[in-house]
Amino acid sequence: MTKEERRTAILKAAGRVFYYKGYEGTKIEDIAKEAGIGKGTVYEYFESKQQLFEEMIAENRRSYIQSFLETVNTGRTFREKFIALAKYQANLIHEHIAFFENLAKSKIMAREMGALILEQNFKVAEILKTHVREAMENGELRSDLDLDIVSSLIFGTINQYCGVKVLYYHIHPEDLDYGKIADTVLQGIQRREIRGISSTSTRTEKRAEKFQKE
Amino acid sequence: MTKEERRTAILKAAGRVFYYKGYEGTKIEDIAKEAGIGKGTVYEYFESKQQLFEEMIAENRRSYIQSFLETVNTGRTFREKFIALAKYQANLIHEHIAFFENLAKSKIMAREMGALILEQNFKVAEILKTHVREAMENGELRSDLDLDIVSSLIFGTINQYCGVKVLYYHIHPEDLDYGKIADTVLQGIQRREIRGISSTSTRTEKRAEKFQKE
Amino acid sequence: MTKEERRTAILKAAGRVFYYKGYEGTKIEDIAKEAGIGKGTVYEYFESKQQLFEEMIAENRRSYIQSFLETVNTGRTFREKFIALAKYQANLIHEHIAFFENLAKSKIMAREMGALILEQNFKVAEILKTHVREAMENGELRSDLDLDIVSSLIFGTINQYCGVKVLYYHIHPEDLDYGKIADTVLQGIQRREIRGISSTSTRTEKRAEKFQKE
Amino acid sequence: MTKEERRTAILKAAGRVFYYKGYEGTKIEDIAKEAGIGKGTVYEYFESKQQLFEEMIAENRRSYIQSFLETVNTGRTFREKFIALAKYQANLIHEHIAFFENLAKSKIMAREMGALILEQNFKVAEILKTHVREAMENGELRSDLDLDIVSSLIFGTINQYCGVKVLYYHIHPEDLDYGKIADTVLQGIQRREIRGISSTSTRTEKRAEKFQKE
DNA sequence: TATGAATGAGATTTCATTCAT
DNA sequence: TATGAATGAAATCTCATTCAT
Repeated sequence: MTKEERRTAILKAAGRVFYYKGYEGTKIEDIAKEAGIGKGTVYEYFESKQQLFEEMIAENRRSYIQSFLETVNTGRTFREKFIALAKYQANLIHEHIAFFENLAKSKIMAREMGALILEQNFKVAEILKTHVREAMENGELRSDLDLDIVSSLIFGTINQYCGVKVLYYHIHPEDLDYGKIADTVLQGIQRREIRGISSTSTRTEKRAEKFQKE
Repeated sequence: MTKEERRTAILKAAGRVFYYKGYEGTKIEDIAKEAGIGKGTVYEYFESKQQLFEEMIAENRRSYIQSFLETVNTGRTFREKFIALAKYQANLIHEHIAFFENLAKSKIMAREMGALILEQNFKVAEILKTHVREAMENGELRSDLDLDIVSSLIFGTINQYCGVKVLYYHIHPEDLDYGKIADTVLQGIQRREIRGISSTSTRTEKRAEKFQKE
Repeated sequence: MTKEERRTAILKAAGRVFYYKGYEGTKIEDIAKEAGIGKGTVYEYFESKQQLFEEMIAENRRSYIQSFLETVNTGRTFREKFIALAKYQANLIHEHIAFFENLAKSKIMAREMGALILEQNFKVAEILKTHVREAMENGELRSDLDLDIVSSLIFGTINQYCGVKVLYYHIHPEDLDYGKIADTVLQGIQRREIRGISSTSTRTEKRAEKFQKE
Repeated sequence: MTKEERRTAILKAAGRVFYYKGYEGTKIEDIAKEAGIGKGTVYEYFESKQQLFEEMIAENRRSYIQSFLETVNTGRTFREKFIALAKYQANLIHEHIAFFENLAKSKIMAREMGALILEQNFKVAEILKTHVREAMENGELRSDLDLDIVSSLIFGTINQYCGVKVLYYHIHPEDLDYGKIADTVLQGIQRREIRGISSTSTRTEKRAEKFQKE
């Protein structure tokens, strides 16, 4: 095992342990054991617990963003991108279900990883925006909408829905109907016939109302 | 100050400190100082750090769920409920911005509060579902949609959007256009004219494609 | 309840608690509860935990020595005194059996009371000596023996025997055959016929040997 | 120093400190200092103060019982065994005089060691009984006596006498007349000529009385 | 006088870091 | 280079004592 390989091995072990126990709840010895090495050896590769944690976070972030980019690029149409993204998120949650369950059930264990996730949400939202803009420009999405609202609608729905389904109802990612989620998001949830009744602000809505009266 | 008042004061101080420093990062002495009392006094009211933490979490949860219920009940139509909820969430995030910023910026300090938030998301989603069902029944919302998808769409969008805007762009909750968010969610984001182009599965979509080719 | 009565009540409560929990294992609050009063009240009657402990020890000692004196004086002959003493010790152990059992089984609880007992042994031995001397002088006991050995023989045998029987075999003090103990101690344990064989030092023994040979 | 040696060193240091200060009066730091190591090191070898204490007690007990067995086996005749045992006990007390003095003088410090000693008394009495039985069978001791009374007579006398002499009068173990103690125990303390006067129960005694009247 | 809430010194225990091997 | 025994600073928790009521 080269120096670089060992370093990576420690980083991965650290990821796994910090993940479940949080920063303060993790002992250097836990990480060493997880990596199958001696406690002192960790200090040959990282200056301190904090430095190890930070590098682990950075590494994790890089790799998540990378995966996200690859995932979203596999789709040709926007709907395909949406579905690819939803599948990816659902699988991600599923893979880390034990961690999320702890997190969701508010167990005592600390979770800097929660912070990591929050931050990734925002980074990812930025990436998503470029794809949304593109879809608006090429006519796949309504171009009169707010870019940020649309991005939030997409990413927020995916996270909330996949989170509830995979974490709470223990549904397997393969059993989710991604097409249905995509349709609901894309077409809206308001009853067609009474569309606009509750709203009084937009032109389209007013037209709709008028149309219904006729 | 009665025993009950002091207990509540400690609980609140504990909330503030755990909030910013996480479970393991918080010293009992910090909480005592925050409450303006001696270290030993904390132990007159709570058996251990862990018990104090758990009671603080429970208290916090109770009060959040309560507020949420009150908020959602202020709306008459579903659109009003949506807007009330979005405003509430935006204000909540705004009030706790310092905490969220720490969380979002992935500082080292542990955040069991992240777990609290995640869990509340799920509880709240359950409450939301009853209102969505009602709106479907009284014709405000499309009744052919999946209840869970719709609930996730609403709550996920609100959280993601308000989170990004308030935390990242530091926009004040009062400056957000809640009507616009509501409209986007309710009407969908897909361009009317080309609705379904990317999809190949539904009948309507196929019809739409056909129409465009003509 | 007068001041003096309350003081005595605290002292007795302290005796009971120190007895089972040792000095350091006892909390002032335990004593207050045992006495049915508030914690602060203890400090109205005693300056400190240590002072309370010392006064309790002193009180205890006075009353034990007093009982011992009364007991040993009830006997007319030395044999009667021996039996009275043995009965008294057996009953004493029986009354405090829970304490002795903890002590004997080497439970973790501290026992300054062990020290108290040890000291009382020595005080009592001194008292015993005056009665032994008297018995030697009036011809009840052999006058050629060492006063200290005889006293130790009496008190040591009683304590060891009653201790083993009452504490270990749970025999009730009334079921012990005190006459037999007295006889064994008074007459010796050596086989008459071979008396002295193992000894080569005293004149009497040599005479005895000679006598037996004849 | 191997791990095992260090463990033993800590155990011995713990013995010395607990010995003088009792369980609750002993600080882990005291033990660490006594062993010439750091406080934390103690916890590398023992899980808690309580576990350390228990293991020390167990070790102590094992080694005392072992010494006792070896001692009592050095004697050929019963008298020799008695004397060996008395010497051993006197020396034991002498070696630990500082501890016993604290104990005997009822200083405030706790003494779980008192419990240890009490328990050892009982264990040792059991061992002693096998030797007493043997001596009864081979004719060295009167076979009509109660085994328990005889054992108690022997061990009780030795402990009481050696305790008083070594602890209270500070007599050196070598200056004690063990032969005299043995003789007193073996031959009894009652005056030959008036043997039985105070007793009215046994046949021999009645005969003796009769003889004297003549 | 009686109380018990409040206190903080001091105990046990943990664990990041060092360093001799 | 790899190790894990040793360390001590710092955490949690206890409880004798004080003091306002």
